[in-house]
Amino acid sequence: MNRRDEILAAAAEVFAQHGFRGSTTRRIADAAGVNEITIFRQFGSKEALLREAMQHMTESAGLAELPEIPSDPERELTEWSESFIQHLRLRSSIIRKTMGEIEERPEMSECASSVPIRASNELCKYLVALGRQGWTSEKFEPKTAAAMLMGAIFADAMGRDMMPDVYPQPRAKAAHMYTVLLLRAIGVQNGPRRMTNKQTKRTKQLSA
Amino acid sequence: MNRRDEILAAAAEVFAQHGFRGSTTRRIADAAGVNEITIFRQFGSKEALLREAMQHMTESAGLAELPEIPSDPERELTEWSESFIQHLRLRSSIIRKTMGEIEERPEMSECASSVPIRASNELCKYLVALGRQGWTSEKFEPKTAAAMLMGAIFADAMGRDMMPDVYPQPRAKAAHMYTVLLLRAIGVQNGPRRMTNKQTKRTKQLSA
DNA sequence: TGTGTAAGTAAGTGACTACTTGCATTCTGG
DNA sequence: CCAGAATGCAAGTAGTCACTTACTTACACA
Repeated sequence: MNRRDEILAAAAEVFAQHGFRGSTTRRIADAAGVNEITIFRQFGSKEALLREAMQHMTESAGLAELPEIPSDPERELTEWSESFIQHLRLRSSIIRKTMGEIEERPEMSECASSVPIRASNELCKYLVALGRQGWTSEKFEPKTAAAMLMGAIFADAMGRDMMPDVYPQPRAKAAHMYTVLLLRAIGVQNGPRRMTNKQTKRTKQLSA
Repeated sequence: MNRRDEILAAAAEVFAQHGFRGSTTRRIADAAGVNEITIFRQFGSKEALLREAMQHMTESAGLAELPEIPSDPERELTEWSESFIQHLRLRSSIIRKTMGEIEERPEMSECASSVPIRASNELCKYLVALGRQGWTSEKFEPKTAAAMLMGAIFADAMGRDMMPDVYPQPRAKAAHMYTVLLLRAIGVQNGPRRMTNKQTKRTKQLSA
């Protein structure tokens, strides 16, 4: 169904620019190069179309993975952060619109929240592994640390266009800078540092 | 002008719930207990009304201040963070709506960005002072650190309602937890610790 | 008492919106 | 070559939206 996917893509694009109320069937049809009627025949209603477009988007969202066992925290976490911030930046318009619709269309927002929830779990698991493997010298709550890194990345991706002076330069290194700060906060030293595999919980590794 | 302020307040409330397109003059008039016509006579157009309501809001936003010279970083920063997160939480609906309108109504969004810009400058200045006074043991970029703390707070305020499991518990201590993490990231030790007033740049204060 | 001002009532205008109906056209698979 | 499905076109429906016009009411102040 080529036509169907074209309409879904056009709907997502129009929604990203104009939100739900601004996504008129006329605009979506024009953007898809399709007669307005085709939309109603294919999807029944504007709401059904946008719901399907939303699900289609979130399902096709590929997130970077973090290794089960950390071997180079700074490199691994930086790569993950960069892929995450890129993901958010590419979708910043649609995310902002979706967040604005929480009160009026909670189903759509719920569907969109699955991505950050998965990302948070992935990151949390990695941070716990870091602690268990003795990489960290500070006691920390994984959920708080994860929320902090993801929050910084999220705010950067959402707000940099509007307030460029507030965020660190250059934008391409922002994710790395947040990552380094977080690693310091939980007491992980720079660079890959192979340790004894013995799981010494919270080994005090007072620098080298 | 009592009537005028009532209408402005009602407009802000309706906008927070329904966004620009959803804020019909009918709805605003009903919310204000006023005839629809009065709105047009007072403000000329729906757009002018909402613009004025927006400015009215941002002007009346009082932000907590940070001391010029830090004396108890954890306490001072925690208080600031808590006041900031409370400010954002009280306005989360209207902020989400405003963010969703950036593409279509950039003037309104620009006006809203003044608050976080001021907050960021304030925080940055404090972090620089921390470094200059020798509270920190790590080299760090103030802007990055500020963006990280504010980002975490912002994301918490915007997203906790939708994804409560992602953010640290209890919500009342979240701001404090982010603050502690940030202080660790820049190498500030716990508790108030009076130092020589001599401005030793980046004094290595390897614990007590 | 008279006058100006802010507010209300009633009715309507033109544009847009989601969605429908009826019919013609094109394309596809057997 | 032909049935059936997908698509397009023209027209229309009922509703909403921002905004206007014309007129009335209430009240402050001099």
